[in-house]
Amino acid sequence: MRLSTPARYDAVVTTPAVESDLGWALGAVFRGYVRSAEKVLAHLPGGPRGFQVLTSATTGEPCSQQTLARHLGVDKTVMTYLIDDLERAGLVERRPDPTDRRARLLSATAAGRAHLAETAAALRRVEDEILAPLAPAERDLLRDLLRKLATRQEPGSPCEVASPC
Amino acid sequence: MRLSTPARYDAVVTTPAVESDLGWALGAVFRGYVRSAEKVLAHLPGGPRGFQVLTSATTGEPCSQQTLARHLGVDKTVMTYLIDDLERAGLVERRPDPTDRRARLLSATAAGRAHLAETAAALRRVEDEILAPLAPAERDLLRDLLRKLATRQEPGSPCEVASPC
DNA sequence: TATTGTTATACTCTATAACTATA
DNA sequence: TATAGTTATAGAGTATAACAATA
Repeated sequence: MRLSTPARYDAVVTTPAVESDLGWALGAVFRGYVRSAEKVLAHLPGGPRGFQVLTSATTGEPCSQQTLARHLGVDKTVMTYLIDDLERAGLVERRPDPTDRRARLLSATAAGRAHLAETAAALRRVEDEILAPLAPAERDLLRDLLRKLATRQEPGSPCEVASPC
Repeated sequence: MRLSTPARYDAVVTTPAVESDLGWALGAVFRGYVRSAEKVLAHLPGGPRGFQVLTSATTGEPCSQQTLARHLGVDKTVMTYLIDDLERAGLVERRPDPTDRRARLLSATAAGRAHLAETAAALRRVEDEILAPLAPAERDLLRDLLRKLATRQEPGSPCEVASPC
């Protein structure tokens, strides 16, 4: 009679439901975000990550593909394809790095910046939809907490990671 | 002279850095989680999602594969493969649903519950590592906020989604 | 010798379609 | 007719390896 009850006890007491698993919650929210974002980013090559590349190419100093790849968490070969598509669409351009002729600096074109301004506004609305179940103060809090963790996972801004660019 | 300055102005003022993009932060944290979790879950078929299936199979009432698939955000065909592997490892078992002979109810074996108890503890430590940059109160807050959003994305517990099981 | 970027290739993951058995 | 589950197949996405140019 001690064979079944400890197992039941164990199942009830020490094993929490999947809802308390951080991985489940992160995955569910992330999937929901991607699903909603892709509607808005349908016409931007690369979807959410194309958007992130375009944002990085517009903001701050131009930086190398490799540095950007590390910051966005993609392989350098994936970054090549991603930029190929964005460049074909006339949204970004590769320029030789004057200080290192192996590297290429990425920068947004005027068309790219215009496109970004539009999609950024639309995406911000999508983000608000995703965060709708939270109170306004909670939304800002969640953004801050995630950003704090993300910058720890992917330290530094694009150009602080490796070399200044 | 109005050709270049408005663009610069636009770039600086209206386009925020990628760090303020919710998608970037979510992606970075999620990737960091998966990377860390996979070390702990190396010997569990299916990795993080195998863990979630095993957790669901242990917690609460047994539920159908389809219901569980929806709750975990995977395709029903993927769920088949996932359960195949877990069943081969002797961690879960499929039982016919007495009320619907098409469906199969998933439940964990004793070995599965034992395995879950170990990995759950290890995974909880991984979660704490991921959340290390945050203060204790912030960690609980982030968990709550993400869970709140996740349950909105994937409404209900496994057995509340479609039919009671 | 190490690194940036590219290309080709292979691999993994996921979704689609077709099917069986039930409802 | 619609649904649960399975299987086979195709597709997308990703990583690996080899290479040229440069440091």
